[in-house]
Amino acid sequence: MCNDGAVPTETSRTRAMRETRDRILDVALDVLGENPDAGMGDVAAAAGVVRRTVYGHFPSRLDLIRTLTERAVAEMTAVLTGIAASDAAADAAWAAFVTRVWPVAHRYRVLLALRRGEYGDAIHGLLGPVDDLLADLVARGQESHVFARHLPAAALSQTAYGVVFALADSARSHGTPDARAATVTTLLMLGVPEERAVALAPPAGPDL
Amino acid sequence: MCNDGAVPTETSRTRAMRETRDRILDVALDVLGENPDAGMGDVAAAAGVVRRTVYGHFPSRLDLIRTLTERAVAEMTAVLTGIAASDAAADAAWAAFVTRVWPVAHRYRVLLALRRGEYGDAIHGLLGPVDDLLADLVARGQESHVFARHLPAAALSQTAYGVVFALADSARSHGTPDARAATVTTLLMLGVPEERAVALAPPAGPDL
DNA sequence: ACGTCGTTGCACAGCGGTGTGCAATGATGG
DNA sequence: CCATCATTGCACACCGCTGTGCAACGACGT
Repeated sequence: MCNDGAVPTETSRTRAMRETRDRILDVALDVLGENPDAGMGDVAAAAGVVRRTVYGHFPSRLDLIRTLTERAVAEMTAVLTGIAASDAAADAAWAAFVTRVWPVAHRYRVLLALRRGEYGDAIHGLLGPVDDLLADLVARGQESHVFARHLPAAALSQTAYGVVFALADSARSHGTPDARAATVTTLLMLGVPEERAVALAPPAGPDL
Repeated sequence: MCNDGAVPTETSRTRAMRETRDRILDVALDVLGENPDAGMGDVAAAAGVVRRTVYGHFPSRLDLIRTLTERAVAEMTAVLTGIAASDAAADAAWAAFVTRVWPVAHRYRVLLALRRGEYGDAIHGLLGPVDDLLADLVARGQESHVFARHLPAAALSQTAYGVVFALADSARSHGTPDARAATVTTLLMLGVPEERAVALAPPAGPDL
């Protein structure tokens, strides 16, 4: 009993357990990313543990997905709040957002598939705040006449958001698109003129 | 025995059978559109028929999906070949395509969800020709400097295609976007300047 | 009137995934 | 050295869906 602070005792046992838990989560992103219908057994096998162990950390499949989603929401909001706080123009802010979210979007692309079907409601609720932040950013751009108004901010932000994930996904299969292409494409559909879109996009962009 | 021509005898029995078959197909589009994981039982119930009857028309679930896909491919190619044949500019052709495909896309939006997961390969093969036609149209536009080149034609066409479906889907839930909005949005992301995109889009567009 | 045939309602077996229970194992901490 | 505990490797029941078999029923065609 030597735990004075709030640190919950990092013994070697606790650490090993946390590592297993994290490995399960990491590997679950990959496995479910390739096949959203993969079962707990597939995740366990990919993580090098037995199915029973996974249930030891996550009582139900929904718990696993929820934890994954919470992780994603945390990373997304971290990126978004940092950018929304800046007083840059909306198009520049969007470009920065896509660039910084590109690697993250690739990892969490599964959430877009998981959003429909079986866990839709649970995930949708957790992803709500992120959606709102995006809609606000786009709405700001529309009000300052930087973005076009051919669609309401909510629909436009969701569509552009979806395109980023779709491109990240196709990058995994065919390897062509990179962060720069995703930035240009989404800026274009937001109504930014091509010249400025190209100027705002990151120079070369590592494709993963 | 009074069947002289190639018409396969349209007795009242044959017609009734064809009607149930068509009703199953129609209703399957709706049911699977709302939940791609719906089972044969759900489809049967929605069609006012017993599960066993569905298996009478479609020996397996895959047969149902395949028939649905073949239907979709037929309608899509009908629209596409008619447009690709015209000598209009690529952006005008794309605008015409989106306008005419908009109602169809709404009905067959499920195919985009079904494409990943479980039946992906089977559907992907059938949808291949449509993909090629779209890629050709976009490539033509890129060569004539009507569309931007921020993405290869294959990726760009697929993304724009996906956006049409995504907008048709969100139209079902929120009711806001219409064919005009979809046309403008996709033209923008193809690199068409906003002014021309708006000019090419259909005037008012029925939102369903 | 009688046979055909689509439909029905039930039965069944099979499969795969979920979630749980429990004894055994082995490493860690006291 | 001993107790704890995460992990393991089975076991099991439960569920839902698929696909099939078969005996009715009933409408339609001849």
